Amino acid sequence: MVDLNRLKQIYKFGKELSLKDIQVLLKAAKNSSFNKKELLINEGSKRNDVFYIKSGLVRCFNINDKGEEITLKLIPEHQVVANVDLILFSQSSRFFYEALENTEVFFIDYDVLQDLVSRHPKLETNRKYVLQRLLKESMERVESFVLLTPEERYLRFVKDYPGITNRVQDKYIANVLGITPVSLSRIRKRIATKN
Amino acid sequence: MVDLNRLKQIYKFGKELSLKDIQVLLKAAKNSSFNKKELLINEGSKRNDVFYIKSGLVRCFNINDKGEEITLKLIPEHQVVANVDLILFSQSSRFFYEALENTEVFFIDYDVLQDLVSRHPKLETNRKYVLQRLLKESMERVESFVLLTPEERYLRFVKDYPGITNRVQDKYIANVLGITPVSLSRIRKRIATKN
DNA sequence: TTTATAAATTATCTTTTGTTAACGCCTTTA
DNA sequence: TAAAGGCGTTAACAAAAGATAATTTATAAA
Repeated sequence: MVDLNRLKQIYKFGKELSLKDIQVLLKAAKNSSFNKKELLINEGSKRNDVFYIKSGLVRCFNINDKGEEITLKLIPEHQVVANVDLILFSQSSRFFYEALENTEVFFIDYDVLQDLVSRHPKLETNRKYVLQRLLKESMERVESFVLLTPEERYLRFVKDYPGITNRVQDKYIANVLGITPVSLSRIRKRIATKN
Repeated sequence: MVDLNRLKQIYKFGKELSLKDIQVLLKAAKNSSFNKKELLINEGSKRNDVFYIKSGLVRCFNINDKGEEITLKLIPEHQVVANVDLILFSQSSRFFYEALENTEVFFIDYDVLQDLVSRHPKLETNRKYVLQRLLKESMERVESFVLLTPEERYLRFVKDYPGITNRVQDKYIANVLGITPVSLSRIRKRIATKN
């Protein structure tokens, strides 16, 4: 039923979890996979599931006034995808969550997860861990906008997400950095000519 | 000892807290005040206290390579100031936290708070509330950098922080928006001439 | 493999921002 | 009260970024 490989896969979720706690989680979680270009969560969705990405890559985007897709976030394997608008703000999703690669996930309904956590206190530690990781990531991104130039921001991004440039289109990365694809292209050239 | 006024003051901390829970918090918390320009937390500090701002205003800043102060965040009354580097990342503070106005606070050691929370489950709800509010604020700031122009970002800022322009120097606001004070001045002029 | 489509680069031009410095205004300090 | 310092605005110039379109390169479809 629950083999060791799956346990190892989920293990990066939180380091303090015992095998028993992981089994409790896994028992309640469902497996699923999304093909490239498939949506995990649609705009306007009230889908309440929390996804753990076993493998693959998801992008979070919305569509602006001009009808352009703007990518806000790239979420690779071993991270969590959730409808934050619903879970944190009690509103339907303002964003699309799309698989950029074939993506394998565990998922579990947030209310079920809440209940699980309340009955298994050890899971609370893990919940805190996930929340804190989200907070850390978000705060560091704010810092990068305030303290760094776009060029420095790009260099930090490729350092923080090694190999991401080979997996994701530049235009998505440009969006995440808050600049245009054309500008990113120029920045890359500037960096290249420095060396 | 604990009068109603103080309870009302702290009440905005979390809406689900009962009077009893608040009293538990207040009993463990200490009162303090900081004069304008005084530091709540110094760079390099391992101070472990969580401050609740009863009244006043705090700015979080650091000093860049060129020796310039860069303001990352402004924190007004009814919000929480804490050494996030220590609490979330177990490192000494990379930032200064300075009172911009005479500032009244409650504060409580984070470890003591942790212990309190573990012994008073209702407080856990509040803890979650504070964390989620930090996360929401941080994520919305990221969004504003990705989706908005500096001008739009400024307009949203003054909307989200009503009256802030009368309390804080423009150069701090410029930093928070990720632009220079000169650029902010031009943006303000541009907005003014539109109307 | 060829064709069609999309993405990245490059070019051109416009707009905005950064940088530095000067000026006037206001507040603080001596 | 006078002097000093800081702040916001403005100006002038340089650098970077946005917008748009053309070109090349890469990818996907037929």
